[in-house]
Amino acid sequence: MNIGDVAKAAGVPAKTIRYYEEIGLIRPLRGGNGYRAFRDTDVHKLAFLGRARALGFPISDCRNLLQLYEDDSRTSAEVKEIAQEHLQEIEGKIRDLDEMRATLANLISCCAGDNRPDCPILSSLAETVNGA
Amino acid sequence: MNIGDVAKAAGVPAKTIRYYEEIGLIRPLRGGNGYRAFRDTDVHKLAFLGRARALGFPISDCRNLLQLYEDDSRTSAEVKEIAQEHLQEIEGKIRDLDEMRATLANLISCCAGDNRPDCPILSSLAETVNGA
DNA sequence: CTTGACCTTCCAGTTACTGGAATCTCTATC
DNA sequence: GATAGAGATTCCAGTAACTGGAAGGTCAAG
Repeated sequence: MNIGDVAKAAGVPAKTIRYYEEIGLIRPLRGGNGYRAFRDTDVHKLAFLGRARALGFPISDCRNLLQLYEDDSRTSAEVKEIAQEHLQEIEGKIRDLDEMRATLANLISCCAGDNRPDCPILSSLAETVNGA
Repeated sequence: MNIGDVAKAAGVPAKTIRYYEEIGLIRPLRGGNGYRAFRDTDVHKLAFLGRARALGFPISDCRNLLQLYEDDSRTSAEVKEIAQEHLQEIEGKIRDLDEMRATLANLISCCAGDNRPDCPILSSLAETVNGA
């Protein structure tokens, strides 16, 4: 299978597949013409990676997950730990974003959005530390 | 004022201040010794930038906000529009993360996390497209 | 034998910094 | 005046995970 077909099959762009090879996530064979020759296992791996990335796992986690996936002597505890840490990362990001969202929404609701220059959004950003 | 003091005053790391100068967000003066000489307006701008960044505004938005801030003939509508677009960005990110969080939390809750290799997290990632 | 689709590699750009090396300047102290 | 330490300078490289594009090789069809 050539890279274009694999890209379709696994749902991962060809560019990204080349990149994944470059960083050692996959090792497709090569044909005599220099083209990458993907086996089914490569395609599976790429689909696996695509799903892991879609869940937001960083590449380093993907690498570990892939390794565990291929290791018969893994324990589900190892996998779960990676997932839990990632979940915490995500929850942290959500918290941060949620705080931004709240502040921002508040500022926006206070802003007339008209022709005048007075703007609570800018005032808030410019906020002199009060004592000064 | 030297960069170290400004960093403390504005709450922005010296490295970042240099970077902001490099990309033209600020233009501090220079003393005869080659040191940057920051005026109060520079410090204000940096604090402004720090707050805008803390709200997640990308640098491009910060540049525009700063420009509007310094423009007496601005309208609050212009500011509000930038903020609203950014708010939508944030809300989109929250949605994405929330979906990841839900999926991930679900998988985690299904995983025993014990010594056995069977793991619904890996199974889900490896999910063969069923017809195959 | 040419055309067009597909493949290859390599380089650069993205975002917003951050770390570190090599070097200069300032201030205080002996 | 010499020296030490803090703080300043520039410049280069690295981060995460691709993505775009150029220059060129390969393959199948007509």
